[in-house]
Order: sequence, then structure tokens, then C-alpha cells
Amino acid sequence: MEKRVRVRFAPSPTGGLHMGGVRTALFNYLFAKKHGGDFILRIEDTDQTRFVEGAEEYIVAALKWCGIEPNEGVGFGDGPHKPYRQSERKELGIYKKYADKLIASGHAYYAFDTEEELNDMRKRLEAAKVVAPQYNAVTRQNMRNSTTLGEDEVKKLLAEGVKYVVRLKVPRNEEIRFNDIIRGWVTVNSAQVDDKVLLKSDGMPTYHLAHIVDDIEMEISHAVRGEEWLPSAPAHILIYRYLGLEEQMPMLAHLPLILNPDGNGKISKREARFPVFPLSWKDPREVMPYIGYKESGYYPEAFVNILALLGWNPGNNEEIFSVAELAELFSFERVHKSGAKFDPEKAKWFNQQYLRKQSDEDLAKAFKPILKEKGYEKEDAFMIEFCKLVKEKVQFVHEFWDHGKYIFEAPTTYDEKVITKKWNDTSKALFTSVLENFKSITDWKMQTIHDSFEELVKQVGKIDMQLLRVLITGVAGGPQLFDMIALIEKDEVIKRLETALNKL
RNA sequence: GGCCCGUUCGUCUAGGGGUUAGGACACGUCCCUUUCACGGAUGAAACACGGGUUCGAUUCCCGUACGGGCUACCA
Repeated sequence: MEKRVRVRFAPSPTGGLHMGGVRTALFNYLFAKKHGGDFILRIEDTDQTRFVEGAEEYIVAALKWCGIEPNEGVGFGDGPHKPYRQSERKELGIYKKYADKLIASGHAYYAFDTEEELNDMRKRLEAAKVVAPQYNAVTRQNMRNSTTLGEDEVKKLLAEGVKYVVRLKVPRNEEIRFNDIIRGWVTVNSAQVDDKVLLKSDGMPTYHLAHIVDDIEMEISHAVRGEEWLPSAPAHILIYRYLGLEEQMPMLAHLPLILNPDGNGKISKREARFPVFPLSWKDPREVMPYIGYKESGYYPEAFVNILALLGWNPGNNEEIFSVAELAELFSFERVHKSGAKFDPEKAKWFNQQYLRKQSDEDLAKAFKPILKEKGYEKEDAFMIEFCKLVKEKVQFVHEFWDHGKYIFEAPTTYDEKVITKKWNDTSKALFTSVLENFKSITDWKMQTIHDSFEELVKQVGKIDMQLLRVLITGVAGGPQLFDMIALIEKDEVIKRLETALNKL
């Protein structure tokens, strides 16, 4: 029988969750949805030295904003496998049990080496031109551990409470093969794998032990994680094997990385000239907060859509997908092997697509507080009409201001290019007649203004529309001219025309 | 350095033994609009290189180059 699909997103709370992490969470979520399975949030807080205040809360909030909510785990309700925080699970003795089992079966051992001794070992190996110094089948023979020390000595050290770690006893030369859903068969020789620390001297498990124990105990069916874990996967295979759990081992899927748009390498929060966090993140160790996608004006649906198409696509030419559609379409077979450079320009385009789907009413509602900040308040009908007029020019709601502020504010300067090119001796008389014409209009509606203007043109000849636009708004471009004039309202238009005629 | 993974327009990608190698973003031109944008049309733009295998390779295999990841009592 097929195992029930149970996947997990298992970040460590060492900082804000960035877009790479969100994408990993997303792919887990989509896979779970697709197969009617479970999606779990597990917090891997086994490194006490790297714990960052607020990180866990941030992870939960970010997932909520993105709409990719786990149905089990920290912040989303306990399931049958609680607790979901590894520090709490450690207190329950869960990991030690497994470590002891490995020691008992001879697949792990105690190591008493101090930091200095480890450093000395590396220095010695480097001096001897060993290419990759590591604690392994060869070097462990010269170190202080339970494979070299006598049984009595080990017992004595343990009884004395001497600090120790538990290391995995990796064989000297053995082919390790595993089948990655995305990458296919990967083969590594165990000589490349070091004797990984399983239990640290503070009693905490390392990632290597903890995630395996938890994946087994939480009945995880697929371990979906970033490519950076590929090199340590062989060690993980060994742990499952030595625990006698190879049969229950989750399927492995290593996701390609999201790379920097310029230059290369993994996306880094420091260098990026675009947001890397879903929500703004204030690191307690740093002064400046990092602005997020949310604060930059992105819709969560757009953000998720962008992420989904980084390293995956459905195989057709479509690009706009809701989360539900993505869940329907998703499969690991269509996930790439190679990393994807993130393109901030295309990200904006995605947001624009989602903005256009919004109703004028919703856009008006969203823009209202921004306008208020600028010092203007207008009734709803006005706002809706305004958004309708300007929406096709913007990618973000806050851009309504940049592209439409002249509707609220009279111009202080006039587009020089247009004025130099088009303003001449006859202009003043011409636009004075426009002013008079406008003054005579009683029914200030787009069609009426337009018709009246047409009549005037018949009498006085061609009037430059762009010049008219510049006199009223100061800028050369903008939305449909007569729609805009109607929106600005009669008194204001007349006032602006008078001012312009005086100034020019 | 070593190991692992990868490589189709600038970027995201489709495709896959025989194609005019398709789409999207960005860019150019034109049309629409008495403006800008939207929209439409169109252009420029790619199979990293070298060897095989094959009647035929961008597609399969092997090398090389390049890129990335890992190389901690971090995840």
C-alpha cells in the first residue's frame, strides 16, 4: 500500500525566512495538497548558539501571509506527533534513544576530542597535504574515542562526566547509492563522508540525527529540501540503514537553488537590490530592517506564483496560476535540476498581472490609505473612477500616486519639452478660448466636455491636446484626457488653466 | 583543492534523434491612442566546447570548460 503523503517544512529559527525557504515550503505544500496529504511545520532549533529571537514567529507569519499553511506543527495546531520543536523533543530523550541504539549496534561511537585536538588534527592533515581533512575511518584511529580507547577508559570518562559527542561510524570504502526523485540515482563513496556528529556535547542532536528521527517518528513520506543537503544525503542513508529503518525512509527530493540575478551564488539578503523576505524582517542583531515583498506592494498570490515558476513549470506556456491550480498541476518530475536566477523585473510583471485582476473598488480601497498619507481624501466614487483610469499604468498599488498625483495636486511646473516645442504666440489666445469654453459648461461630464471642445475646435481650429494636458497636469502623459478632466472637476480645471495662462 | 550536482535566447523556460528550436520578462520598430500606458503586430536574441554512437545529434555517451552546492559539536 502506498504510504500516506506527509511532508514537512523544517526551518531552523536562525533568522527571517527568505524566498528560497518559502519556495521549499511551497513545493512541500503543493505536493501535499496534490496528494491529499499532510504538511507539517517542524522547527529545528538544535543550535542554541544561533537561535534568533522572533525568527520562529516570523516563519509562521510568513507562511500565513503566503497562504501556504501547514495543517500540523508549530503555530498551526498540534497533531499526533507533538511536540514539533526539536529542542522540546530533545527534552523527551527522543534523539538520545536512537543515538544509543547506533552505539549499541556498533555504528556510532563516543568521541572525547576537545576543540583544540580537532584543530590540531586538521592542521596536521593539512600539513601532510591531505586534500580534505576530515574525521573519518582513517583519522579516527588517532583520536580519543571509543574505537581507540579501551572499554574501561571509556566507561571511566563517561562516569567522570567528561564532555563527549556521538559520531557516526562511516565505513572506509563503500558505495552509497540513493534515488532522488528530482535527480535520479546519485552515487557517493563513503570515503567522501566524514564521521558526522550525531549528538553534540550539550546533548542536542545535530540536524543529521534529528531530522531522521523526526521524519521517521512523524511518518514523513517525502523529504523535500534544498540542494545544499545533497552532499550529506549519503550520511543520512547510512543512518537509516544502521537504524534498520531503510524501508521506512522517506523519498528524497533535492530542490534546485534560487540564485542571485546579477553575479552568482545563492540569494543573499545583504547584497540583494530587491526584497528577499516575504515580510519585512527586523533582525535583532542588526540596525536596519529588511523590507519584504508585502511592504513592497506585492500580492501574496503574485509572490507565490513567481516562486512556483522558479525551478518548476507545468509544461505549457501559461504563467499565471492560483495556489489551487498550482497544487493541481504540481509534480516533482517537472522540477528542474539546475538553479534558477531570480529576475526582479519579471516579479514586478507578475504583480501587475494580479493587480489587473482586482476590481476598481478593491484598488480604490487599497489606495485610499496611501492617498491619505499624502494628505488627500476623496469620496469612494471618485477613488473608484480614479483607479479605473490609472490602473493600467501601475504594477503596484502605491504607484497610483506616482502615476496620478497630478489629479489631486495642481502642477507647479510644466513639462519643458512640450512647452518649448508647442507653446507659441497663438497659444495664449487659443487656450483662453478653451478656458471660456470650459467655463460655459454646466454639465461637467466627460462626454459633454468632449463635445463642447469639438465644437470649439470647429470654430477656432486645431488645439494641441498634449499642450492642454500639460497646462492642466504639468506632465506630458497620463490617462485618457477628457476622462481625467471630468474627474478633476470644473472649478479646479478652470483654476489650473487660469494659473497656467498667467505663468506662460 | 577534493567530492557531488548542473549547463537551451541577457533572464525564467518549452521541446527533444530529423523542428523555420516555441513562449514569457526585458529591449528595438510599427499600429492603436491627437499623449503615456494597455493592447496588437513585428524584430534582434539560445541548444557551452570537443570527441564519439548514428544515415542524422541541440536531444544519447564520454571528456573539457564554466557555474553552483558541500567540505563545522550550522542548518
